[in-house]
Amino acid sequence: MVSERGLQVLRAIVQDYVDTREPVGSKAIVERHAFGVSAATIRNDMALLEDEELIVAPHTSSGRVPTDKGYRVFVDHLAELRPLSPAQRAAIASFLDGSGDLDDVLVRTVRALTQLTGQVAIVQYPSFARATITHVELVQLGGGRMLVILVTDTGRVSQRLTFVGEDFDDADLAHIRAGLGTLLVGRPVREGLQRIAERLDDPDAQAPAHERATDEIVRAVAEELEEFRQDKLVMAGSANLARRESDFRGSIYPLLEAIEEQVTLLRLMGEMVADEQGLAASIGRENEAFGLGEASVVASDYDATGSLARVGVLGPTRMDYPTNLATVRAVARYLTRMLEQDDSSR
Amino acid sequence: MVSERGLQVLRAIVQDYVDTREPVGSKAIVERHAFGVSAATIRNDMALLEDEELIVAPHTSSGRVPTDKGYRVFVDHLAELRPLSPAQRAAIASFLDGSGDLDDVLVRTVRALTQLTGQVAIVQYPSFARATITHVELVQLGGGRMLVILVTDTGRVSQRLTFVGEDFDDADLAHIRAGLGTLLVGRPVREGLQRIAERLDDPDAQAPAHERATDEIVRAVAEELEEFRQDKLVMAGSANLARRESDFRGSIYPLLEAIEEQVTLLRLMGEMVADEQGLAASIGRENEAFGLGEASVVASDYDATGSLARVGVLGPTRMDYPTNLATVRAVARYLTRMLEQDDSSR
DNA sequence: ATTGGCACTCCAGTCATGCGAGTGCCAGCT
DNA sequence: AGCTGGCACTCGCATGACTGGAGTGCCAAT
Repeated sequence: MVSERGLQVLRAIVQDYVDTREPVGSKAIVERHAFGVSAATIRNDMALLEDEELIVAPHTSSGRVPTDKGYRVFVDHLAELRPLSPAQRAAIASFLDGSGDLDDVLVRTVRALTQLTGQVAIVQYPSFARATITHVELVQLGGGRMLVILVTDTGRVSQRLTFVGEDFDDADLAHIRAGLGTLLVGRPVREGLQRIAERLDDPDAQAPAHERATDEIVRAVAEELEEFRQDKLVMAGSANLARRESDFRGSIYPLLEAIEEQVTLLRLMGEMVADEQGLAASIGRENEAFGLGEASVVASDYDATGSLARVGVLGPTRMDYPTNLATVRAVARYLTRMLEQDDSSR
Repeated sequence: MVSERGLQVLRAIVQDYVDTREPVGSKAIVERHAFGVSAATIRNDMALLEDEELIVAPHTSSGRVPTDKGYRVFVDHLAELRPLSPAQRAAIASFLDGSGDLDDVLVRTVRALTQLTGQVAIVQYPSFARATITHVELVQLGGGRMLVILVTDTGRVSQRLTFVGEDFDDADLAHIRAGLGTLLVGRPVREGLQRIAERLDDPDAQAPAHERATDEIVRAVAEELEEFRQDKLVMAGSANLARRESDFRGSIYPLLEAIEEQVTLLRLMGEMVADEQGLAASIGRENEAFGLGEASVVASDYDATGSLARVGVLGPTRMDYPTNLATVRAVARYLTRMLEQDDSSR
């Protein structure tokens, strides 16, 4: 069984190893931390920690390095979030204040996070599946081209250009628009998709006069809604992986690929389990299923007007968890406040 | 003076070095290429090539490696574009066929290019500065929110949400819309920006009733046009840099940073000088001013309905220029055809 | 339970050595 | 004049032996 002091030794090892990136020995610990016991005592504790597979010695006779399990215990039981300095808080504010629409806010958020942590920053779009459609707008561009515009209550605006093959007169257009409006406005995206599907399947619903053209419009709306349903990520700071390359045993290729693919990271972010504070960490081998066995993700929930999403950082397993957890939480809170405020002012 | 055969030796060295990534010696050349002379003769030629600084020996007694200048001569005078295989042509077609709007076409283009070349693929958006504005649309979302939509003849649609503080009745809205229409429709983006600026400076032009609100709309239009003026890039395949990392002497950090920044690559792509075929290459140290002294860019012009832009790949100086040049050219031609066809069908 | 001491292990750096690839140069040949 | 074979020479690189140092595990003593 690992004693209380043993856990403190684990903490010291994690801290020093993250700091120095060198395996840490018993002597170094008594020098850097005031344990009040001798190196031999620390060695006994370390032997126990090694039995529990919380630390490991790379070579028979070298200092110890935390295992992934060791990091997990550290994060869950030993890490005290390091509060941000006033300068750091000011930095978040100056990055985010004065931003415009949702896209802009999220881009600024990842920039701030990557700047503060020196890691890759990731933010999930708020899930639009639960968002409500507030506007459907059709704009004719002439030559049979039609612009379909959807707006949700979360402030997302999306437009799609489609070729319907004919130009409508104002009355017909108003009629189609009204039809789509009753079908969709006030409905959540998910329900809207369902209704659209029914509409496409039901032969009676077709207005025979413009059958092909309206079908084309409905299809464009469906595609657009489908895109809403898919979650999206915004990222920044992938170059930081190259700076920290030596922290990854293998190549950073799979990491860059995951960043480019997005879908892997989306699943990973989605599956992480948050604690009661909304914070979550996924460490090293826990990510092996995603091909990211040498990386860690630290994330925090944030609240976009009722729809929960996550913001976090991706970096090497050997990262500064206390700082990153605190920074991610601070940014998430600021982001939540921004989005609330944004919403009430408009 | 370098003889004709000397140049062929240079070509052999470039080819073999790109192939094997090992310095190539005189013996290897006579073995792999049918020069019909002995190794000693090749050695004499190599000594001349070294005098001209076209090749260099990493160590006193090792094979030779092309210098950046050597690559330049190779690309300008010695490289014969390697024609694409039917399978490769089919791959381009299957990537690009069935694509939708401009964004979609460009995304598919970079995917195809990165797939075919294994490098980072880059495509410039067609310059919208010369594009003509065909539609200005205003959509009220209620709560004082207004959606401003601009459409150009190149098929780009852009929308922006702005808070105007009040809701207009239909007549007022139509009036404002008509005013913007006469100001902008049929004008190139550049000219539109100018007219907007004049409009904002001219105190007489303000409709006093809705002064603040219309100003807000005009300002949103101006911001949107400004964004049009800025060129943009679409990229894919940045993970490939990690795969080819050993080809870069230093870190790939500056490269990833340039990819994230975009602005550096935009300038670089813009400043490259194309030959009469629309092909351009910028090699190694020629890119030093951009912080990319160990990378090369190969690009080809393509024609987006009259507005010229570029598509290309970024990779290590030691890249397969004949293949990449040919692939970039093929993709550029296909892209040009797609955009033409697209335009006429709509 | 903690400690000092001690033997042991293993990494990392240094040096000497040998091998092989490749060059430069020269004398001779066509 | 150009090409060739031959030969001495230079390095890079891999190998192996040796050493110093850091760190451990264990044990007897406190």
